[in-house]
Amino acid sequence: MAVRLAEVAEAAGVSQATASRVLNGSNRRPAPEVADKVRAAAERLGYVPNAQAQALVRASARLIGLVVHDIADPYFSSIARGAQRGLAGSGIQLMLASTERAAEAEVEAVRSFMSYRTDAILLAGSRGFGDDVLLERLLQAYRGNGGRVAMIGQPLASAGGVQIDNEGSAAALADELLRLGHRRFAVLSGEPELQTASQRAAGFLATLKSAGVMPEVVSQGAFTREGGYRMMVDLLASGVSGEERKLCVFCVNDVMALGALAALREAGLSVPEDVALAGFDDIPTLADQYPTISTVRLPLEEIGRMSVEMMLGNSDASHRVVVEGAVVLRQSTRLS
Amino acid sequence: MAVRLAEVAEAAGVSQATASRVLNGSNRRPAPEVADKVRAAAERLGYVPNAQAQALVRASARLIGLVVHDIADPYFSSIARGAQRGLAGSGIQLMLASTERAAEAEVEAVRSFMSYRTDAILLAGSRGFGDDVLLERLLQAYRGNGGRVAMIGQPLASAGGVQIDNEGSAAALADELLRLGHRRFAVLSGEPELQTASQRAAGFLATLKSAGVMPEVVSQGAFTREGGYRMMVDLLASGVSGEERKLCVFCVNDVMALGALAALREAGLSVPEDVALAGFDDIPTLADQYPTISTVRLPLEEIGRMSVEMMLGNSDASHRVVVEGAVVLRQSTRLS
DNA sequence: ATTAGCGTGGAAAGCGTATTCCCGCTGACT
DNA sequence: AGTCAGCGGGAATACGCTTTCCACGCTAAT
Repeated sequence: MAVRLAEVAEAAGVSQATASRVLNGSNRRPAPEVADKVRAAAERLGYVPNAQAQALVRASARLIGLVVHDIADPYFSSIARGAQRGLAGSGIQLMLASTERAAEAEVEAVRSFMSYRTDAILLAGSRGFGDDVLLERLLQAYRGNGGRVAMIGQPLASAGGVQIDNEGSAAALADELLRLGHRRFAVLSGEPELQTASQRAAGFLATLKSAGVMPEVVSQGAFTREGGYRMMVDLLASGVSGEERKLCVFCVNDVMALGALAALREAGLSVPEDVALAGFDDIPTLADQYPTISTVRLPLEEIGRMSVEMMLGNSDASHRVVVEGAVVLRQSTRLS
Repeated sequence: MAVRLAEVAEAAGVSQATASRVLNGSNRRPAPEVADKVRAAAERLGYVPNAQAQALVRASARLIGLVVHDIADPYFSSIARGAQRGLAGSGIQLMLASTERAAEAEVEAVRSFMSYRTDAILLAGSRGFGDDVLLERLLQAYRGNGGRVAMIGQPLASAGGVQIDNEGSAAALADELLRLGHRRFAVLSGEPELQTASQRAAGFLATLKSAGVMPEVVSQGAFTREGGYRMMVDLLASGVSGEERKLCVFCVNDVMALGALAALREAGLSVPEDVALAGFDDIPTLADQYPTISTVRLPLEEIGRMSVEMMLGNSDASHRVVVEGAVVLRQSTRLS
């Protein structure tokens, strides 16, 4: 269909081998005048190499796969952006899969990436395993065949990746909120099988406990804006907020906090006057919120960039980095 | 490296041809007991087909390419999400390129997608052509080889895609704002070579003109949040807002409006009390803004979905759809 | 009873490229 | 002058798969 290397070679009056050597830069470099002829012919015919054929014969497909839950979620799109940046200029392309939080879709995506022989697979925000033996086995096979796997946010036995200190960072946030003088807390968490959500809730609660503070409410819902909204609606309906002392609500991620905020507004309550609110991630979207929202800053783009760089570099395949979040107190948790 | 079809065939005691027929579902379906043997062997060995090899021999690589300016921008990530949704279950994978608004990167991305023999290329928010003969020629060649091209947002001669009625929608917005009673306007537009920005500004201005209203300011900057911020800072510095009648600022997209809003807040001005503000796109992020922001709603996700469906379906390759935006008036443009 | 027709599995030919040999040549060193 | 390393180009193989094309055994129709 398209122009093949053989046609270029013929047009240039050289062999296919020579044309190949000129156009892809092997370690053997043909004579300058020959090279020019080949390049001219390629240009004239509009030759575009067939990456599939190259991948078949080369070791690498020059492809990297990124699995996210929802590319429209700022958390993931920031990571994706970082990944793209990390890839810039490397000649490696990104394949994207958005699982919509379905475990089967995640497995499907990984299988597909394996099928395309991607050099590496980045799993962002995956639920931990546990029951998901299938995925684990798949990745094991992938790594056995030379593929590299990076978990973003969650550690995976014997795989590299960027790990996030969810517990520690959430604990630090709780510390700061206590220091501000907050004493009444609610924690809105995500699905229990989501390690990210559980760890954040656990870290937060552990610090409260060691300070002798009992949370008023701990609820679990969806790890999404909608989930935050729902849980806040329920929280308000339960009447827990109408007390003398202000309630401080910790949502285990920012989009949930935004959902919760929407519910508060609909109920005619203001932040931070009536209720204090904190999130986690510091997604870019938060920059445009008013009141400004307290959160734990994660260098999301950096995390994406680091992940691909770890995959690209020929460092130890199971290299790991742990990222700490930075507590950022803003208006939404002001006490008075 | 990985398990090959030949090994599966051998393990199952059949020929490679038979194994292939069983595992990928050709139009010839081997006998049930043979098929079971093959499937069992494939399962046991952990066979994953090599998509590169399949692509090489098949007509299609089962790949589709999406080019966006910035995947972290909600406008593009919404489109990407829609595209993913449209692809769901089709077995076709998405390759993503984020150009960071650089024309060379766009060309590079297209060339790369051509190299991977993607079945279609979706160009979202591309600057129109004009000077960009290179890109145009590239796409021409691609289409000549059976590739399909969809422009999202901008029409391309003889290519299909989803077109957005920027001018008409912006004109409708201006109409509504005039009807509300606004008379003093500022238009913050994007780079002049970006057709999307120019068309929106033009549609808006044309309606003002036919109503006999002269805009106070028309400025051009970056088509980004930062651009909106900068232009609003300049606008405020020029002192144009301190008049008896409220100024209504139209930003040609929502992220610019958010940037402008940030600048207003920093200057201690409120929306809509001191200045009215309107954007364009209705990105999901806008749902969490307070005050709520007037805009023109574009069904972004739907646009992404439609685009891939047009590419997938074997309808006329140059089929086009024009999407109208819906004016949504919210708090940010209230007059009193 | 013979043959046309059909269904089923296998051998083999590519798909487009990188790369390994191989071969002829030149230039340098003995 | 003879030999040999080194270099530059070409023929051919391999990458993993799909898909003709074939051969073969069976049923159904004349």
